[in-house]
Amino acid sequence: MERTRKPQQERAKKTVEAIIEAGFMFISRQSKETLTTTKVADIAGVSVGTLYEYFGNKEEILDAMYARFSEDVTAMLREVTPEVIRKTPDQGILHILQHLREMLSRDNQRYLHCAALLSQNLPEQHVAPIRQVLATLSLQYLSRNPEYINLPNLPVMNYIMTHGGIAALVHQLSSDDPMVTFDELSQGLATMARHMIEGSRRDAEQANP
Amino acid sequence: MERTRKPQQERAKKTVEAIIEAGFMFISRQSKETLTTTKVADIAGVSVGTLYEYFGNKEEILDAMYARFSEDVTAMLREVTPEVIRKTPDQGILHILQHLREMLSRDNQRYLHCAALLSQNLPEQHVAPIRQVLATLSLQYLSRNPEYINLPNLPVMNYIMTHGGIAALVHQLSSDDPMVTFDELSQGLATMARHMIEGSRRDAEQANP
DNA sequence: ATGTTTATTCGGATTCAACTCGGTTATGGA
DNA sequence: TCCATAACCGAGTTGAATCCGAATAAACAT
Repeated sequence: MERTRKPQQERAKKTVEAIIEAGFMFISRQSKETLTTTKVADIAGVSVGTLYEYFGNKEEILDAMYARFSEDVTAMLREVTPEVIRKTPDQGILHILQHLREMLSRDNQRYLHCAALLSQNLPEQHVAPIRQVLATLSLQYLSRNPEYINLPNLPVMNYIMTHGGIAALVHQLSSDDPMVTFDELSQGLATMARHMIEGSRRDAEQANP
Repeated sequence: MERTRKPQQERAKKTVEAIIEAGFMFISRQSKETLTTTKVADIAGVSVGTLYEYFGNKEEILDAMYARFSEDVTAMLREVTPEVIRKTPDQGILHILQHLREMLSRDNQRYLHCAALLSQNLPEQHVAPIRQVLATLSLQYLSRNPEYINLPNLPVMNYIMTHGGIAALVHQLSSDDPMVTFDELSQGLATMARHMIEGSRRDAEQANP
């Protein structure tokens, strides 16, 4: 027997939506630490009791926000996949990053305003689906561009690119005074991928002339 | 007027030490969420009141733990710097990573047992000094190996390597079922650095024959 | 229409962990 | 030995998270 319920009627869905929305509003002005269920309920225009009908505890509100973000990223990735797999690796990466920036700027830059929260607290549980979709994208890419399949180190390179790339991006986006611009970083990641691929190829040729 | 005091007598230093130690003990068995000041005080063998003499709030206990970790990493980096700058970039990276693993295994693997905490919660404030020392190390490296100075993209490459590398490592270390081994990842990071340097060189020669 | 059931909302009451504070004990030096 | 100060203690206070029983609204059957 669940202690929280799923919204069934239209107004209940609006309520849940308002609560998540209130969460984003609050976080964009204040921090995770100063967030209280009462304040979120107030902003959402509902009572605490109502809030607890749909969210078992405070964390679940944040979880819903993280999930929303994660879904938006994965949706974007799935959407651009067909175009990306037609490009060179570095151009594909640039393509993804341009769409990412566009996505982060939607809704009056909602996500960018919450960058501190998302970069410092996004739990692995919600990052995992993003990695998953990136892995799928890589596979599709290889399937359409088999010339890259034989590269040695491919799994490790992939691992570093996805984990490291996400981290570098997130850090750039949430920094007040970034050491590099988003464009420089995008370009750098794309260039890095190109060099890694070319380098691996050379290594392979060296070993197997 | 501070609300917390600095330990002056020997026994007070022992107390502070015991509290931080208790924090690590607790986290290695449970999580940040289930940690309470009372439980930490109990484990440390002191009363809550005493705990609050030296730590203004619960977060400060965790902060002390993060700081301890950060200091251990930076100390290690400073220690290996002289040897690292005598090696090739990829060998230097491997050297650092071997020492890192050794450091993480000290004290009965204290840090590895707290990997989830350190990887998910280590605040930027405590990562920054590590990046700082890495930046210094890079500068010293370049100073001793000026042949790398003219590489285009050096700042961005450095940014990606430090931010991305740290993230990939931390993820690997805290994962129950890592997709790659620590050694593979070390090797991958070293190889990646080599390819990026060689690739940048080629690009530069291409543009400026 | 009207009664009935179920969904939704409400906000005061409860709980529990963070934090406080006045009192006690230990230390170090005059 | 005595005093000032450091350290320690743990019951008591506070406030935010969470609960729950009553009130209201929608859905739906008759």
